[in-house]
Amino acid sequence: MDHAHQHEHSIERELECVSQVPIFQRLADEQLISVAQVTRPIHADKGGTVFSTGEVSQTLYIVNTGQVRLYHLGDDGREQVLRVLNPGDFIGEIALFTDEVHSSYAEATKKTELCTISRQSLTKLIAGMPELSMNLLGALADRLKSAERQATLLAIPDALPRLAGYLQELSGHQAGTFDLPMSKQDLAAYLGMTPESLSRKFRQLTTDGVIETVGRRQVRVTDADELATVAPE
Amino acid sequence: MDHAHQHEHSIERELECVSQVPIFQRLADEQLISVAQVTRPIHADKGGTVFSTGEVSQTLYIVNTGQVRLYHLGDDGREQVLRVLNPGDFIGEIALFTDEVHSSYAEATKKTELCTISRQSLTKLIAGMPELSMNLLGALADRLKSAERQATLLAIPDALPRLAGYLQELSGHQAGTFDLPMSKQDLAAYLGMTPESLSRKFRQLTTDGVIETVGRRQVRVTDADELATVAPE
DNA sequence: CGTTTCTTTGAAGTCTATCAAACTGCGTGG
DNA sequence: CCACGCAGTTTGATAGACTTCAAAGAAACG
Repeated sequence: MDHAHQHEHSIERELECVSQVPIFQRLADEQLISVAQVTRPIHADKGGTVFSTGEVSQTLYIVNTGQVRLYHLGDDGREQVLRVLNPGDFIGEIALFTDEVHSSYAEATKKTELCTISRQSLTKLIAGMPELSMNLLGALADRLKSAERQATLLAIPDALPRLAGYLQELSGHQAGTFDLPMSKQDLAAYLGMTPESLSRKFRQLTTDGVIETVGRRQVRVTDADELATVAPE
Repeated sequence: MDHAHQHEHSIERELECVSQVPIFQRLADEQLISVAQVTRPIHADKGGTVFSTGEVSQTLYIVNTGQVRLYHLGDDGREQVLRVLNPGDFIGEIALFTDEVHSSYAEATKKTELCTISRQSLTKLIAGMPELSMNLLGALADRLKSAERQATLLAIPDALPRLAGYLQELSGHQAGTFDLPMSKQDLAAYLGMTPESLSRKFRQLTTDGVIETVGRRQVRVTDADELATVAPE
């Protein structure tokens, strides 16, 4: 096999990955190449494992295409979904600063392409690219914001406003149709309730004329004002 | 008034603040001075407001001494505590990237000193100090971790393991005495339950010989193993 | 087109919230 | 320094909400 050609091909693929990811946006072409050079692509088929609990990692994973589901496994075997990673999302940022022992499983829900960057490489990159660190800081701040929002939602004892608040956020506070980012049973775990309760709350909102469920994963908000009334704050 | 002296004094005070804050650790002295020069100290008495909901901010607040309580106000008037800031903690990092509209209140629980830095100043500092951006990234990653941990806890339907998980984390997974970072009624809101439920769960853990409550704000873990059994995972 | 997984529905039991009131630790003022 | 007063905490009883268990129905997959 032609080694040079192999190398070329590799860089191409990595550039494609790197260039599509938000945290590498607004970088000059030559900077993008620097990033691509330390990037290693990973592939996972549907149902495939990206990493498991207990693994020690010094790697940042960035989803290029596909989708990755992050979840905990409780002692009772129930899966608690932490987050769903879509293209552009990343995980492993803690590995940049400490030897992270993953406390969750990462599983591809469909054919998925990821880029990985080692801690060492990324540290070097940051030292020479202030824009990159600003991008990373911005992405982390966004995630922090949504994690705190989720915590605020989950602190609400009643299930209905908890769901309403979640839907309100997903819908962008206005009427319209959108897709749920995960299955309803995963969503139930995410919102801290059982699938049965979630189903009943969906029904209640539908009966009250606030929303309509279009298929299995689509929701249409028909009365955004009423949704805001049910939702907290 | 002697202007030069005034300036000197000002820098001294700011240096003291800056030098005690983790995110500015490991910086060279001259870098610390650069930071101090763009820092503006703020004081708040007990019960004083640092900022309120709806305020637009481009400022990073860092707690130097004292304590700040961050909370939402629900429509029913109930306060939902988001976080308690102790010396070294900071808030407003989202303001670094977007015009943050504060969605919470920040109130000093005691005499408190803070340092503030504007977005513009901090952006400039980051550009010239890779170490600073690494520190900031590390601090954000830590906060993200704890926010996700809180979300995981809150997703548990049963109150007892929710409290147990919280205590376990506070105690550092080992027996010993420690202080609660907030009042029990605030803690109840933080953990998504009523003060009455919290009190009953505390009693249950005490009766079971897992913990002892020492005063109003101290807890002693006597049986860390048993606590781990009650806590999730 | 069958099979599997996800979702919905129903009934019963448990847990938590709610309401009301007593208690206690803590700060304050005398 | 001690007594007082208030907010925070605890306790009890009840009602309501959610979970649990069981099973049927619907959608996605090969």
